[in-house]
Amino acid sequence: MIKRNKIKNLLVDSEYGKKVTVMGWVKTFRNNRFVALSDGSCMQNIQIVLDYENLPDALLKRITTGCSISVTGLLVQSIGKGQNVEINAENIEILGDCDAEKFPLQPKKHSLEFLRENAHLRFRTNTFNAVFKIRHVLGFAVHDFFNKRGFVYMHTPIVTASDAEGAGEMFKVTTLDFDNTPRTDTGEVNFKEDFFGRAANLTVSGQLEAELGAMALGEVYTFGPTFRAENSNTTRHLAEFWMIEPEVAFADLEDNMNLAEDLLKYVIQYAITQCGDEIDFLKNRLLEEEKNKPQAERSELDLLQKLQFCLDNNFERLTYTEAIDILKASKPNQKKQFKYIIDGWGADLQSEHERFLVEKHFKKPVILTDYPKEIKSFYMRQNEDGKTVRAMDILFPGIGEIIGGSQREERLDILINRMNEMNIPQDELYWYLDLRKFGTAPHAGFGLGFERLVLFVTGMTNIRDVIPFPRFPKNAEF
RNA sequence: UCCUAAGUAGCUCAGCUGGUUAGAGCAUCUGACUGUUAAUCAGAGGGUCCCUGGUUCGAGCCCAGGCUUGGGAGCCA
Repeated sequence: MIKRNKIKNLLVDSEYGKKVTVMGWVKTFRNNRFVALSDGSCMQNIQIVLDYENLPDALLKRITTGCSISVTGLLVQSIGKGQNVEINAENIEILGDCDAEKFPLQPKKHSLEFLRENAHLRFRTNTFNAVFKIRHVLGFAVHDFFNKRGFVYMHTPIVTASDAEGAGEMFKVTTLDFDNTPRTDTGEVNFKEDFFGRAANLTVSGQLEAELGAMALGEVYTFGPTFRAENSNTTRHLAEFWMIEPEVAFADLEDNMNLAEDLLKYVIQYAITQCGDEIDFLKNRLLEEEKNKPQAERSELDLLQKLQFCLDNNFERLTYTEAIDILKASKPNQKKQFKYIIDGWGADLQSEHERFLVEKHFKKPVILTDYPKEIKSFYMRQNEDGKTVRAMDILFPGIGEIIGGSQREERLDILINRMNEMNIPQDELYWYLDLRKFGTAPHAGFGLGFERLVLFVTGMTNIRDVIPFPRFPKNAEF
């Protein structure tokens, strides 16, 4: 194929008069003369100018919104307003026709719901071009951050046999014939005859395996798909999502918080630097959308200001107990405006409480630590008070919990006690306990929901719009 | 899973108290125009009113059940 010029480069090229070739998809075709062409290399289109009087009608008719073309012509300074350069076409080839009557996308604004139903085509829109470019850059920044710090990227298994992590409902993995399932003498499904010789699931977390890596390599992280079979229907849950889970040996909760805050700030800064156009586009999109809202509901900061604010301020760090005191004394609690009134210590915080702390009280990201052990996982390190564990949740405005983590319990006897109390079977996790028998050490880690990060940075509001092909209850299309 | 709102043309939506042949803008098609920026002007075509029952002389509209979607909650990252 002929070498093509990328539109991104041509738009800033001032070598007028040179012959160039571009290939892309037609966004609009105006006036029988002007084609707005996109090749995905940037958000902007390049304008192609056709000498329509000397082109066959049959060819012009085939230039429709969505079709793909190859154009060779001269790069020139534009006569019209709105763009600096354009291409005077000398030769046009239709690479792929696009029936205008059937193509769902029109040169107009579409609802996100409609585009979600057409997820195979939504990449063609400006909004999703921006979202998925930012997603890419954030993913790259995560690797860059950890690599610079000497972390080892560890691939933890996607298929796991341990059902003991308690992180949520799991998807079963099996090759058994549903119409003829092998049974044991007592009538239960006999997984001994299944592919792995035991019941297997898709992973809900790579943490336990990452701990194994950290206790030898020192600092590791995972970045992979994670599956939760919960019937959750919200704007911040997916059945299949990507999670980043660093695990660090010889680290306590303080180190863990520092690492998490550094990571978030690094990748947000990276996105601002690398995706200025994309963030700018999404910022304006949000401003446009907010014009329809009453003044009181509009954001105080635009998208870029919000991200910058996050970089410029330290995250507010406080304990669960301190948060409860603030909430107890808060106006919405006193006036009974909360759906769940805070009247004592020990209850889990509801979304409305987290939102109050982040969006009303502190007005910045918050790290809550030292939760009651009853509402947290078995592997979190117990404090001396016997009541709380060294957990941390990082709460972001509009997102809620973006990171959940803890210092891990490295003391074998205390860990076993806790597992007994919570009915966690020890035999299945013998390998996890072995870590505490053979050279145990303090260590800590956390899980960062990648899509929630992308939500925050793009300013999108539904998590289904920041992953190319969302998986959620009743939907596995594409 | 719970609460709540919605489902009408390709898209976004209107449709009165239940009453003739279900409308608009955009898109599409045809023609005109041709340096446009979501081009403009004129005309045309386009409907399983989400599905299944029910009430009624008559249902897009009322009732019951179901499906799907949006928003909120729970669960969580």
